[in-house]
Amino acid sequence: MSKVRVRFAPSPTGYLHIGGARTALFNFLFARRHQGAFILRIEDTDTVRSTQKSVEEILNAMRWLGLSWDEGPYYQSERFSLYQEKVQQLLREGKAYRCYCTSAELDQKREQAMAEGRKPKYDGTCRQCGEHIEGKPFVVRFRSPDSGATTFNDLIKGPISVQNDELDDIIIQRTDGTPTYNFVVVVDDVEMGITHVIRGDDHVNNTPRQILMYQALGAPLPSFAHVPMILGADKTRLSKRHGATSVMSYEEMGYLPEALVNYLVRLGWSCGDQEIFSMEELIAKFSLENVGRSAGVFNPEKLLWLNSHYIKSGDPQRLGRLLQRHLERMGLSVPRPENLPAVVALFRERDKTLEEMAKSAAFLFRDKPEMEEAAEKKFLTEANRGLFETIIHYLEGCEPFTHDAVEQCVEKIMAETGLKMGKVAQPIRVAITGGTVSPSVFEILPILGREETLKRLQSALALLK
RNA sequence: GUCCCCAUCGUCUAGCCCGGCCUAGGACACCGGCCUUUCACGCCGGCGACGGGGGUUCAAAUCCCCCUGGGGACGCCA
Repeated sequence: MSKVRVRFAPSPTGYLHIGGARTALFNFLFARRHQGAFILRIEDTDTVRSTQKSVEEILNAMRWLGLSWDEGPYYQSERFSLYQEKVQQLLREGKAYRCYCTSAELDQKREQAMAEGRKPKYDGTCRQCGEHIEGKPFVVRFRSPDSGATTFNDLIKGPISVQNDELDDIIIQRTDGTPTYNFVVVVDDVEMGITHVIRGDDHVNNTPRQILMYQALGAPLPSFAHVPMILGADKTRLSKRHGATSVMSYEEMGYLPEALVNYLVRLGWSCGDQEIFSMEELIAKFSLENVGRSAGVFNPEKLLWLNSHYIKSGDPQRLGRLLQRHLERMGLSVPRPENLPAVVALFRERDKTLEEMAKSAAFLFRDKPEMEEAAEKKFLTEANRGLFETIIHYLEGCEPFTHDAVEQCVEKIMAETGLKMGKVAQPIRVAITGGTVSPSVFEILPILGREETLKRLQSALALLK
């Protein structure tokens, strides 16, 4: 059996989005699963809309997700001579022809056909006129058969068949001499020895005409696998209207790449009842047979759940480094990064994203807590003055300043004041964090240190009303 | 409009290919309880689906047909 070769072929007209990422992921997993090659090809034949910046962004997102490629990136814009050669070949063999219709004429015909309820397909005006009109601009069209049917067996959807008379004589070379997508994709897939074309559902309709071109080129057919679309909550194609669609925006929002990968792979693929997969497991278990046939709705809640799972179970050292980035993006400095794993340990059970964690932990990195008005009003009251003085008194003598020692201290305060835990802990929490929500005070006080703790309690004393 | 594809809880899905084990399983979300120094986590329980109609069969979520619904494609974009 020949070696599996698959490719991901994004067009660099924007960032890598969720749908593209899943297609890339499926290709990657399929390649790894079969010890094949994963090839990256940049489809930039549209020289007007393609940008190098988009290429960089896409590569970055791929790296972030851990989708490493074995070959490329190849740029189609650097292969124009190859395509032109192939166009000439088809022209010579009569499998393609020059078309002198202008785009204005075509637009008009298309519109009219639609209005009359006909399929808006090219009417074949230039099909027969074989002569070369000197000086007049032309496009090159692929001559597709007007009878018979083209059938292929999609690895995901099963047999798909289209009548050839449904197929247009599509343009394969523009007036300016540049080739178009449906042609270059075939030339390159042939040239690069692609064995399996795994791509989005939206290409199903292109497949029959591409098959015709494989045949015209005398090339063997690859297998095709069309993965279903990803929809938004309203069941229309996922777009910005449904929220963030850029892969890297999830990084910014504090998501872990393994969470996105895990989410994306389960959107459309399954392995019994299993929900959590490491990349290694995915490589071992992924198969196209278990990819579903119907479109799926992107569910941010489930992604969030997976993210919280990976935050809870991830390596604190690594999470600490990532947390640092988010803290710094908030404008906070981290003087002692070596404490970050301990900070992660404090918050990993309660925060679902690194962004949330950075916000929750921010009080540790500020000079003084940002007071929430409601919390201040409720707990920093004149009536609590005595309590705060007692707290300060005991904490000053708390030695060492550890979880257990602080806990013992608080117990003494409870005994002396006759207050319950909640009545003692909440005022401390507000004074220290500025809010009513945080990890255990026994945990946060030692992290903050005695000096800073007392400083904040003293400041609170000054705020009592 | 034409063509292609799809159809199990609100959502992702298992089961469907090789009909009976399905009074349809899991997960997210939601609701209730427990735990508790706040908020979470966690644990326990609950709600909740085979789109409709015809067949085939002793038996259909599973096979066939129609309808309906949804998505996609119809570019000198990819």
